[in-house]
Amino acid sequence: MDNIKLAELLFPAITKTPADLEEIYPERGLPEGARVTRFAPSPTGYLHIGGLFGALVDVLTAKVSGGVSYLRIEDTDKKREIDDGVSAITNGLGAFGVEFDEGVTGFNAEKGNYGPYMQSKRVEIYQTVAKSLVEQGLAYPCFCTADELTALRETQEAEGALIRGYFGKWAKCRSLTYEEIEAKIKNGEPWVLRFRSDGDENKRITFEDMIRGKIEMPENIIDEVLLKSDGIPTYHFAHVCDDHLMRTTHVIRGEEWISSVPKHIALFRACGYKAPKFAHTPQVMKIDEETGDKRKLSKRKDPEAAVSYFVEEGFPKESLIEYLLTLISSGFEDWRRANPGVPAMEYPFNLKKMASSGCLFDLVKLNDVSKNVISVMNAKQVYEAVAEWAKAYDEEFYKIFTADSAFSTAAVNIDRENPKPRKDIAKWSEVRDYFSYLYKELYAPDFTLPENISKEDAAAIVAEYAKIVSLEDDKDQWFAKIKDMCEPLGFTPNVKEYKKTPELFKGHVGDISTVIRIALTSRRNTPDLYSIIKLLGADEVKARLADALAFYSK
RNA sequence: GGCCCGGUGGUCAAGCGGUUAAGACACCGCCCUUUCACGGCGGUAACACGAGUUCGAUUCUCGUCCGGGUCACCA
Repeated sequence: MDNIKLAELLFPAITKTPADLEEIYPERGLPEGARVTRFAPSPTGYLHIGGLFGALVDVLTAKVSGGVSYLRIEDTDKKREIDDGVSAITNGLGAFGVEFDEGVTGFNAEKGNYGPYMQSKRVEIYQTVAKSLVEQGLAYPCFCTADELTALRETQEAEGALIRGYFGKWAKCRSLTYEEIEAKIKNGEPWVLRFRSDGDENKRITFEDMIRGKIEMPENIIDEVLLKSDGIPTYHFAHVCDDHLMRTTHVIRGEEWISSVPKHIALFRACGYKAPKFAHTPQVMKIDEETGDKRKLSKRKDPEAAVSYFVEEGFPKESLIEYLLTLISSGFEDWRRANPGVPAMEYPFNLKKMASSGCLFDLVKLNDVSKNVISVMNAKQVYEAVAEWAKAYDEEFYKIFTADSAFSTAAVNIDRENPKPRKDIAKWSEVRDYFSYLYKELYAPDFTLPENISKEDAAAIVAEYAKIVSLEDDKDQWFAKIKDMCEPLGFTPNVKEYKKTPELFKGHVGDISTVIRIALTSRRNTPDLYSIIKLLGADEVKARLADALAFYSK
């Protein structure tokens, strides 16, 4: 068989050689130790949590080493691709502030010298390498149809073959003559290009995974498809060409790829490329509500797997990043405690400190992380973030909230900007309910009392308070007046005293405050009442007290 | 089924042959306190199982079990 002639028959349009590619994409000349990483999703849907997780690891790994991270789009499967897939990825990444040094930046946009970064635009590159492989006898065309392949699989299954796939005696197109191939091509039969594996099923191959350590597996013996019948490469072949030509030093990807590493190593060798280092990250899982089993997060079944879910719920972007970092690296929480306020992306990440077992995504923990993130924001930041979120996801609340920005900023500032800020809010969508009593459009009076307080006492408390309330008081005066109300009404201002001898009193100052709080806000629990009264203003305070009094007097 | 990865409290996890087996979230209790939150203190709760190796195994080896992944002209 004349391989040169065959290569020419298969790829008549290809004129470049692998050597040309080496020139076009030279080594990067980065300092020793600098790592080049890539995030390489396919545009098949929204960006999901596992994707963000991986992207973070890529960016951090490059950053810590003074290297380069880039975004490559693996759009080699036109069947699964969706229209705005690329935007979904870049927007999703952008929403959380994850930025790559080079690669695709948006729809039809990219930066960097190793592009194009969309695999669909690199077909000539793959075919150049493929042609060279054919010339060396390392690849051959295969004309087997889908039906034939299915039949082959079924036969292997029926025979209980331990190794299944297109190889050895099963690979009937391996031994086609030039004349046969030429005839089939002239006849218009579609073909794929297969790798001619020289693997030995009895040999084993080992490689060092950056996260898991040494992994040993049987050598690849499968004649894997390199180019599909439309001339577009499979993942495996594109991965090998791109990561070599883009000079990736560390391939970081999900653990579902571990089992194809032998295949990849064989391909790197066949192409004459040095294989990069591999790091296979654990997967993000969840508990399936129906079965109770732990399983990989799925795009289809788990709406919260979509990164957009967190945007819609109004989690600050820092919250998700911080939470993901606690999953990604066990040392992160300690580092965060020691370095409050430092941007998360400056965390000295280390691949070796990554756990290797799959982890469950924990919304409860995310909430806690987010509360901490929000608690250290100042009032202005919170106001702006809430406004921005509401504008997109709750137009009605947006109007209410932004009608008086000074008022809302003050509201949001209650018990904030101090050393022990409240931690009530985990996401912006909670703000509407959290502050509903402050806005007349949202306020729904409900004067229901706790069981230990009678309607009559409540009426007396509200009536008395209405007499003495003054917005001119400072906080101490204000509360002193409330304490003074206690004894005439049969309550005690001294909580300890009450606990010692509860039978002597109707209740304590806390009960008085509770009644006032309910009368004013229809809530049993609120942040600092004094601040709320100041915000409400004298007229509103009086009106609400009157309403409550009327209710209790009935 | 073959091959591969993984298995420390409910969750995320330190741990690298000798520890009272860290810490965080969640939960419970107490303190602080006008409510709630914050904060402080304390508590419940874990090395999947069985063999080895060893003076000694959570740590090393093997087996079992369980969970996950992969066996496409999908990535």
